[in-house]
Amino acid sequence: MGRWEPGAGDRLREAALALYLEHGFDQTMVADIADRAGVTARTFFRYFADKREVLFDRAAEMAEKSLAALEAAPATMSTLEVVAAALDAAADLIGHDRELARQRHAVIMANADLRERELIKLAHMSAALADGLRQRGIDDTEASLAAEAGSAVYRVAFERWVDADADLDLRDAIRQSFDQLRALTASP
Amino acid sequence: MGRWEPGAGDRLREAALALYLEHGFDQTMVADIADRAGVTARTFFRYFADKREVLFDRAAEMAEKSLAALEAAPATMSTLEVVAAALDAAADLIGHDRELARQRHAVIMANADLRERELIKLAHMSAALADGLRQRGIDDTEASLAAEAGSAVYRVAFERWVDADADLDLRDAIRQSFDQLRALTASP
DNA sequence: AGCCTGATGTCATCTACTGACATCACTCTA
DNA sequence: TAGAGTGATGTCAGTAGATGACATCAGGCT
Repeated sequence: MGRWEPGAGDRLREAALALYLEHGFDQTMVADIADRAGVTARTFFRYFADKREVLFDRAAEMAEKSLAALEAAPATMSTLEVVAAALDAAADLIGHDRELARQRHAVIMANADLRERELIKLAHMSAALADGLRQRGIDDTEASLAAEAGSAVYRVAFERWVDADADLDLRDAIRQSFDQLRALTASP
Repeated sequence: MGRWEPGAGDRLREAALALYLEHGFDQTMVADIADRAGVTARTFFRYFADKREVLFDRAAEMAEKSLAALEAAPATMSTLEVVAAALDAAADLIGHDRELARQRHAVIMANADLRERELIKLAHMSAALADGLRQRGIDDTEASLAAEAGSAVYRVAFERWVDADADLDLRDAIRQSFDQLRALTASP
């Protein structure tokens, strides 16, 4: 056994979510989170770049997984199908625990600064997917548009999924939103 | 003549952009901006909610104008045409001064916090447009998707416009991106 | 002349965040 | 096995963004 309990990062993540849920993001101080996790505020900032990032550092993993899925997609797929495959991979990561997703989403939606951070994470993923598409030889603007459209589809689908009363599969929600986008853009 | 020079807000906006350009956002302190504008830092925060907002408070105007255009669009237009009309109105506001747009864009792209703020402003506009579409009786998810797709089109078109070597009309760039999105979603 | 108002300044304070340095259980090596 | 090295953490001091409370004062109103 080490000098300190291991897993400080996880403890900080859990403590932060709980406190943000209970008292709100603004009312929670970094020192509170650190106390609850049994470390000091200085340690918090060694694990997370800022007070918001504690809710988002797992997003990098999601971006990697979906990029990997994009790169693994067969060359015969259309651009949009490739993007859909990438989003499916992302959905697999979070689609299993809707309660956690709901809590996290509630916290984020309740605070403008957190919404900002969420948006830039999605934008980052979108940019990564666009790069991946370009690697496949897809035209520059088309790659950006496809990735951005995919990001929009994901946002809308996620919102619908997390707010849904009944059970709904995130992948299904994404697929439905894709179809709806196709229908939308089909009529001039 | 009053006790103070009028137009403190405009002076602060100009001073901030100039200093952010010259030294970068992080290296610029609010006190510097205030000094240059001939006021104190406290006054800065009376005009702008935070250090970033000084670059973005005009965005509300853009959202209003484009929403107005959306509401004024004839009922015969398709959903996507309505969104395109709204974006045209937004483009009219900033499409005339590409040099200013370029400077502002350079400053924003150089800093992650500013990119975040930009994204939430666009998200706000997108949400407003989606609401406007719902008022027209358009289905909930379809409204969100159309607005998000429009936002994506705008982002991509703006980027292309602001980086373009030759003269390019922002409205044209938007229209081209819309066409490209249609082509993209036409193939399954 | 005296009062009111609104924009600004001044001051105190909080809190996020950072750099520099100290500490100490654990590990590796001579 | 003693001693050096390592890495995660604590401690402390400091910067800067942001906010509340109160003071100031030119210009307008009565």
